Amino acid sequence: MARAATTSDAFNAVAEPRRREILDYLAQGERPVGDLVEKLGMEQPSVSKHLKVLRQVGLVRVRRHGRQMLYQANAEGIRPLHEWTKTFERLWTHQLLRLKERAEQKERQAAEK
Amino acid sequence: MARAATTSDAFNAVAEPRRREILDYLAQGERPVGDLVEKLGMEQPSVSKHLKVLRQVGLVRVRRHGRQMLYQANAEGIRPLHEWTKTFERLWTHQLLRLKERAEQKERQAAEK
DNA sequence: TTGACATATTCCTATATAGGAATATATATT
DNA sequence: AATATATATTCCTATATAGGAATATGTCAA
Repeated sequence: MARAATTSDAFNAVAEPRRREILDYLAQGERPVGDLVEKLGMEQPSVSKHLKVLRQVGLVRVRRHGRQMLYQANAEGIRPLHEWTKTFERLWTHQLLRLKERAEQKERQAAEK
Repeated sequence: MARAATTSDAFNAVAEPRRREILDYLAQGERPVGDLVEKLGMEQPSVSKHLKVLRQVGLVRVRRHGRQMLYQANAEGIRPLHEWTKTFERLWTHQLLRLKERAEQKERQAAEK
């Protein structure tokens, strides 16, 4: 079996750095494709293709305005990712605490000498 | 160009559902490979391969214990993901608020009739 | 209608899997 | 030393890109 399609879910879609850049930019608000092309310095077909993937997984919404297509980020789509990563929050705070404790212990031992 | 390697960063590594399952299980604490194989119902070579990817991006740590290899999640590696998704938090709360407002407005209009 | 502008789609190719099967490596036990 | 146990690696293949180049589609303006 090959890797899952980039369109299979938000996790796969967002694995591509360019698509994260696009979402970052669209976090500012609704923008036409041309803006993305200019500000992000990508080729226009490339932007359109990435936007298509993002649309298929529900990470952006579109509407037509004259001959422009206005895209906006649909933050709701990122939420599952946020929720998943959140479940590890307690782990990293705990693991950092332990690291700090070990460092302090070493310091104390050095002082005793 | 093809898709970026699964080992290029945490985003790519975590795009694979099986690897998320492995991390979820390892969130409970240090576990040998055999436990993962049994509890997650995956083939042993498959688990080993996924663990290798997770190791290469720093999402798990290993140590040998007799003939077992004990793996543990390194939550710190998930943090960048959490931080990135967090930047959209204000967006989805805001977008949900607007949705709610529109729903209430419609309700009011219906009541006026 | 014709042309200009904005965006989308198609075609092409090098590359990277994920999983199954088979096998290799490392360590413990007897 | 021989065997069992635990895990890792190799080989194979179908599949899915991402980007570049070229082209198609849709819409406005004169």
